[in-house]
Amino acid sequence: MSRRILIVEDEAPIRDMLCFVLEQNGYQASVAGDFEAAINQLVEPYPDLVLLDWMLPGGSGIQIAKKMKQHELTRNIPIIMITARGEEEDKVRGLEVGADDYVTKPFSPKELMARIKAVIRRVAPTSLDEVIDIQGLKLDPVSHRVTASENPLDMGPTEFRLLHFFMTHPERVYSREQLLDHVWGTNVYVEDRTVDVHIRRLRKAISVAGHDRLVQTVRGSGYRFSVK
Amino acid sequence: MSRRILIVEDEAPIRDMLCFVLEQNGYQASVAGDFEAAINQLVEPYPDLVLLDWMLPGGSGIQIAKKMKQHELTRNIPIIMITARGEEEDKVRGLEVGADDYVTKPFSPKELMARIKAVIRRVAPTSLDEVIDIQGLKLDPVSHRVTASENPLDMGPTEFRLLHFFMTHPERVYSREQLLDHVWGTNVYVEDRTVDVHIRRLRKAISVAGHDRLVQTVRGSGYRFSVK
DNA sequence: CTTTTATTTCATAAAATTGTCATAATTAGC
DNA sequence: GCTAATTATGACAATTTTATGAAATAAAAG
Repeated sequence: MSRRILIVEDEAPIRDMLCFVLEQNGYQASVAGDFEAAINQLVEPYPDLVLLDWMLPGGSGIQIAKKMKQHELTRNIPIIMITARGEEEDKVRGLEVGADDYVTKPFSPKELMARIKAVIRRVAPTSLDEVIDIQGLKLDPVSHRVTASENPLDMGPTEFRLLHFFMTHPERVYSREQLLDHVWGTNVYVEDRTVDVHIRRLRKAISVAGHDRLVQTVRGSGYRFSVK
Repeated sequence: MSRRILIVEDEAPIRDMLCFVLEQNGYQASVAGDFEAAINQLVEPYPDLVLLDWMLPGGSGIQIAKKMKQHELTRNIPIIMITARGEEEDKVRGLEVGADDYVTKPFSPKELMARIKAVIRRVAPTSLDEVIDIQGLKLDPVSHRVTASENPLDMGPTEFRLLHFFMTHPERVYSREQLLDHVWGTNVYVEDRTVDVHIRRLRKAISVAGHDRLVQTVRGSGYRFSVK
């Protein structure tokens, strides 16, 4: 499973070039030529990063960034701005609005890839198919397997996704609704309390080596995955 | 969670413009076109700031400001007045009545945002989800956890909210009623003395590292969170 | 179509939190 | 030191929230 990158760029040739470069480097690329299209692409499955041309007609580049920051589910998607040479002012504004980095046209594919990798590494220190190991609890996204000190743990698909989400977002409370959004996906009509049941099964599954203490109840707020 | 801003402005186009600009900048905007509507919006959840057109028909702009200053719960909500060019007199009166700043029509979105940010920063120096650390007592809104020198402290939801309120409003006495309003929410029918019990529970929870001395009794007035 | 597996819902048990009260302790004024 | 006012504290019953097991549905695999 590779990372998805959304390219927002009005000039078709540049867009195609970016698309090509990204795919060469093992990313999945989606494209949008204007504000409208960009917003439509900002839904499930959410891109892992947005490459955003600042100079969209009508100045809508910055609007997209702002819109993303407003919504809970897109707020944390990293943004790399593409700016024209010398538009120093834009860079400043961009970083203010919440862009994570920028590249200046013209740029080399090499530079672009380096920046993308850097941002992704910073935002999601856990690579998509790297084993996540938290206190001996190992989750391997590639083999889709969870182990605790070498013995495999058995759990259902939902519990796996839930654990995966938790392990990639530790030390943070999530309400039942947020968990439904992130693990089940938006616009699913599922009872809040269903989360409890899956938490229960997840705990049971990882309890053999005592890891169930990592899944913590935060009364009145939700659940948290934490080593403390 | 973003900050809420109430816009009080009778001219619809300006109102919409303000609304747009604020939302672009990541704020939640509510609107009111007249005195009546403004008062109705001044309830829970309270806005974090009010953007108030001084020139409402019937001079009701100033009335709204006065009314806000009369009521305990709205008294501390910052107000930015919108005045017409050259109405120097208004500015003076506005600041007298308790406005925190003003912008003069016509103004640029940039200027407006700068003033809003400045006022909010002054009034609420603590960002919404930043760890608050007072003398080694740390409260992390994100993970929803309180720690004293690395060890997590255990407390109920109400104690957590109470502590959070205290830590964001230190060095200031609050009566039991005020605490009920701010921590429990208005229109809850709860005995005054109940606050004592929760203060007690909070103190107990944070007493392990001696932090209970931060929660101080002000005899005859209420309680205060203070490092002195 | 049947069997198996996974998911959701529901009912109930268990646990934690909450507000109130009664009583003890403290404080301030005399 | 004495009294009155105010605050602290412990206990408890009611309520709310979470945990859990089991049954009903839905989905996937044979």
